[in-house]
Amino acid sequence: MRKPFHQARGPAADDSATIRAALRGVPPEWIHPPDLDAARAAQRAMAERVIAEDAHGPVARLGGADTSAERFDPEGRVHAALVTLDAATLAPLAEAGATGIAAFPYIPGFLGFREVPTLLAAWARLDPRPDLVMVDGHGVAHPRGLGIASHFGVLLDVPTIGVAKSVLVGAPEEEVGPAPGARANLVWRGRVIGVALRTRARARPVYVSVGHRVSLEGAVAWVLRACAGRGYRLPEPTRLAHRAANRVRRGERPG
DNA sequence: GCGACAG
DNA sequence: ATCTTGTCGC
Repeated sequence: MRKPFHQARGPAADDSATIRAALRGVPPEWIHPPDLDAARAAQRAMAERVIAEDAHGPVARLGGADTSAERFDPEGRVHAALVTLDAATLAPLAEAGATGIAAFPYIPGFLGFREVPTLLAAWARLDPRPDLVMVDGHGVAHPRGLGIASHFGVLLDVPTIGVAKSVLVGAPEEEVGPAPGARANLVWRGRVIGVALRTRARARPVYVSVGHRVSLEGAVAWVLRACAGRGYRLPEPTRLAHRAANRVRRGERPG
């Protein structure tokens, strides 16, 4: 019996060492702010570090990140999953999961502080790691320019793209055409903060935005590539991460 | 003050 | 996010 693909495992102690190393120089309050005011300040500081250009190397592997949670969980657990795919074939190469206790409830605009800590734990266990990660949620299409995709990307200084299923702030400046690939700018306060993108006919558009170290055009191109030849609304990395996170929650995967 | 509000 | 199977339609 062999595993369909590699899955890293190891003691929790190794994970925290790996995470600490990856987060060298990152202020603790960027991950665990004491209150919402500190969280807002952290977001503004991190937003200044976002690089909205294609400042990344060759992308041989694509990643997906998502979390899952129980409806009524007294423990407040968050189950995270990271997946790595071959960028050319979209075939899965690796996956890793982690379970943590949410320090925050879900508050629109502060999703990162709820989910990022557990995503970091999963990242520590992922091997091989991707060159570019699609995160379930917004990037800079956020009130302070730091949605979860940018949050995760800036902390690790890893290229990320935000792929959200609904709008947080702003609105498409026009209706999105019916054909896959059709798009409309997502505008907020007179600024283009993302793109509403039709990835599948007869399905609502997804909202793509810069996460970190990628341009908006690059982000849109990657999302379209990751949807090519599938018949799904969500790009393959996001889809697989979503399924993996559910398996973690159901105890079918380490977490 | 009134709505809107990623997952 | 999650509760939930099959079913109708393109």
